[in-house]
Formats: sequence, C-alpha cells, structure tokens
Amino acid sequence: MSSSSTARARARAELTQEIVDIARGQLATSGAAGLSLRAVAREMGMVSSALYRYFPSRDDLLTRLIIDGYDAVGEAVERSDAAVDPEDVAGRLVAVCHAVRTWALAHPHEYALLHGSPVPGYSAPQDTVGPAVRDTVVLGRIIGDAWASGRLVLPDGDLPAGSPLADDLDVVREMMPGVPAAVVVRAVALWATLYGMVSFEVFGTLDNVVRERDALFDHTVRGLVAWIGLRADGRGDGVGGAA
Amino acid sequence: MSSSSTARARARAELTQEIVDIARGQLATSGAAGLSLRAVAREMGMVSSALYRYFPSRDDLLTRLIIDGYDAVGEAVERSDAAVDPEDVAGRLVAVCHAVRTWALAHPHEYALLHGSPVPGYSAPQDTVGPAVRDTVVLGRIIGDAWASGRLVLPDGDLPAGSPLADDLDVVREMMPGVPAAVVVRAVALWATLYGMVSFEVFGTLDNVVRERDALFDHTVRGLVAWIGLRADGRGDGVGGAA
DNA sequence: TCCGTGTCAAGAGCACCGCTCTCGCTTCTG
DNA sequence: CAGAAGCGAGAGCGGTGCTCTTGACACGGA
Repeated sequence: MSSSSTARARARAELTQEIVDIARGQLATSGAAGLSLRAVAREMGMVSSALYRYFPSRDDLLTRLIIDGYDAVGEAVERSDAAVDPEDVAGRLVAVCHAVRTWALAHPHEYALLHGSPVPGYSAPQDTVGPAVRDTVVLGRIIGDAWASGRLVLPDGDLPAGSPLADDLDVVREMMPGVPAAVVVRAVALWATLYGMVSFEVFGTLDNVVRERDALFDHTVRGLVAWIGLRADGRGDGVGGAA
Repeated sequence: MSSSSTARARARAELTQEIVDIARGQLATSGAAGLSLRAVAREMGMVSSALYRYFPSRDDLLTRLIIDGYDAVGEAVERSDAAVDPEDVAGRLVAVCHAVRTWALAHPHEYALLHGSPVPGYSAPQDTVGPAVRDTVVLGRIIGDAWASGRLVLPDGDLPAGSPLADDLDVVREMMPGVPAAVVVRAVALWATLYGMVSFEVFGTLDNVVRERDALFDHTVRGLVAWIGLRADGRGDGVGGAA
C-alpha cells in the first residue's frame, strides 16, 4: 500500500529483528566473544553471507546489541524512578540503583558487553552515547531535584575554589544544575560504587565471599545515599536504612 | 650437571618464559580476545603446534597471564603499603588505592583480563585464587591494624545483631579480626568504589566526562577512607584531605 | 503489461583461528 | 649404549569473519 511499506521492506524489517533476537540469545549463552554470524545464520536456516545484507559486519551487529542493552537498562532505570514518590528523592535514588543491579543480574552477558572489557578492535560509534547515558541522566535529575527542593545537605562544605575539580565534570554538572561540586563529585563516587558492586557480583568476584548479596547491596547503597547528603525528608519512609 | 637443570630443562624454562612475554605483548596490542597461539608462534619463529608442548591449551596460557597479572598488582599494592609509615593507616589505605589505579592505567589490557568480562568458555582454576586476593589481603591487614590501634571509629554504631549481614562476609572478616561488621561492610564498599572507579577510567567511561582524573580519584578515595571511620591520627600528615 | 533496476539468498573462496596427530630427530637416563 | 622421553615440523580437521560472483525474484515506471 503505502510507498514506505512494501512487502520487501516489511520482510527486511522482520528479518533484521529476527537476527538481533537470535544474536541476543546466543549472547546469553556464549557471551560476546562467542557471537558468531555463521551460527546466527545457521539458526535462521540461512547462509552466513546473506546476513551481510542486513548488517555490514559483525561489529555493527554488536553495536545494535549494545544500543539495545543501554536502552533496556535505561528504560528499567527510568521506570523504577517513576514508580517512587517524586518527593522521596532518597528513595528514588535507592530504587534506581536496585534497578541497575536487577537488570544486570538478569542479563549478565549483556551487562558484560556494556561495562566489561572493551572489544579490542571495536570502538563504539557515536550512536551509542545517547542510550549509554540514559541511566546517568536519571541520576542527575534525582540529585538536581533533591538540591532544588532543599533536601540535599552539603556534606563538609563545598570544595575549595582552587581545587582542580571545582571547574571539572561539566557533562555531569549540567545534568544537575546548581548542585555544588562537592555533591557532584560524591555522586560520581556513588555511581562508581554502584557499577563496581554490580560488576563484582556479575563477574563473580563475590562468589565465595558474600552470601547475603541483596542485603549487602541495599545497605551499601543506602549508606552512600546518606553520604551524598540526602536525607529521607517529606516521608519518614522510603529510606529506612540500618540502625 | 645437576639432575634438575639439564640443557633441555633450561631451554624449556626459557622458551616458556618467552612465550609468556610475547603473549603479554600481544595482549597489550590486541586484547585478550585477540591473543593467538599462532601469532605467538609466528613471532617466535616456531610452528603453532610446537607451543602445545609448553601450554596444553590457549586457556592455560591465559591462566598464566592472569596469575602473573594478579601477582603484579598484588606486589605493587604490597610495596606501596610497605612504603608508608605503618602507623599512618589512612595514608596506607590511600596509597594502596593509588597503587591499584596506577598499575591498571599502565596495564589496561591486563587489568581488563583480571576485572573485565569473564572469557566465555573459561573458568579460572583454583591456582588463581591465591594471587587474586593478594590486594584484598593488604586491605584487610590495614583495616585490622587500624582497629587494633584504636584509630578506627565506628561510623554510626554497628549493624544490628539481627541484620543478615552481621554473620556474613566470613572470608573478608577473617582478614581483619575483631573489626565490627559495619566497618567490614564499608570496607567492601570502598573496594567496590576503587575498582568501579578504575574500571570507569580504564574502560573509557570517563573519557569525555572528567579531565582531572587524578584529582577526582584522590579526592574520592580520601573521602571514602574517612567514611569508613579512619582518621589520620599519630601524624597529622598523610591524609591531607580536602577542606 | 512488460522491462529495467535493485534486492535478495546462495555458493565458492580467502585468510585466519584452536587443536590433534604423526613423523623423524635430539636429548636425557637407566 | 640402548631405550625412553621430549622436541619441532608438518598436515589436516572444523570453525571463524568477510568478499565476490551468480542467478532468481520483486518492485516501480513506462
């Protein structure tokens, strides 16, 4: 009918999606390095060379999987943020951290693709940066909201004006306008702890070390949220914390 | 001469070492996934099948590289700890964190091998756990020393007895005997932040975000060392901190 | 309706990979 | 000194990403 959806175009779109789905399935079983165009083609009943009509190289297929992965975790983060009372900034931050961890534990190989060793010859194209920062944008919005609503207390005073960090971190800072540098720096530390902790879990570092990983993660995140300067105001609820 | 060092044995030891060295060189240029036995053999002027006399499989060569990597960072950590006045526990902890980062930035591909995505088919054999925890043992010793010398102040009171974390983390806890659970848990968080931050740097996450990475790292580590409950007693020096 | 154009799957082939096996040769050892 | 063990070279297996050519098919304009 319409010029933009001929039978050919529809078939192409469907096949492209099928390739991505099968590739993601193989990612889950064999990991990123084990992703094989030939294996995908075999599973589709096609010949490997035919796949190059849809993805010019293995790296392009990988890029697609990476973008999809960033979008998946980004959406999970945005949804978990939206599910919490907007006034409860501390609760939102805790929820967002849990969302990242939950998604990562459910999709370990995709997480490894996003936050593990970079693929040697591969460098992420520009298309990936948008999806890649969706989670960080949410972090910035929460901290920004907290500051705007006065629920953020400066930890130990701001950084001294002479500090080299005082004028750095522009990209992060513009996500949370007005927030003092000391808090921005601590937010970055929280982010590093989040991904460090999740990587420890997903990559197996904590395997024979911690049994109660849920409790450890929750306790750590709540502790750091408080360390940033966020108190659970408004509702007494939300960030129960320990003790 | 002596029964244990025939010409053959010496040649074997030297060739084995040469294989490892060339493999490490290729690791630095091509990454772990690009490590090729055939390429190593080519560079040595040998035939690929001959390498199997020295390493039964590519994974065994990888294991050797992993063990060497853990030993290298472990030694760097131990040396940096020993270089600081033993009384200055906060300074020791800061120095150890910097040692990890410095080594990682100098050997990014080896760091990726140790703390990046696990290789799909590969699972680390038991020989690796000893070298793998050398750095963590140093962390434990520092925290233990701090507690024993009374320089560790409990942050907000210990964890409640009923907390599931109170009886967990046995492996970490026995590295720092007597230290209260609340501090142990925070030490784990510090460790996660350290490796999260270093991974951010090595894997390029901070590439267009932070310019003053040295300052950011140092500031973050000092902040978290204080957060654990460590104050710079004894000497006023050592942990200058911000503000 | 028909025909040129563009898209498609398929196949052969290139260079590379990890790994196995066999074959002579050297070296060590009883 | 003779047998055993270690060694490098070579051929070969099945796998990989990727390229190029070929022939069939669907599409859209005349």
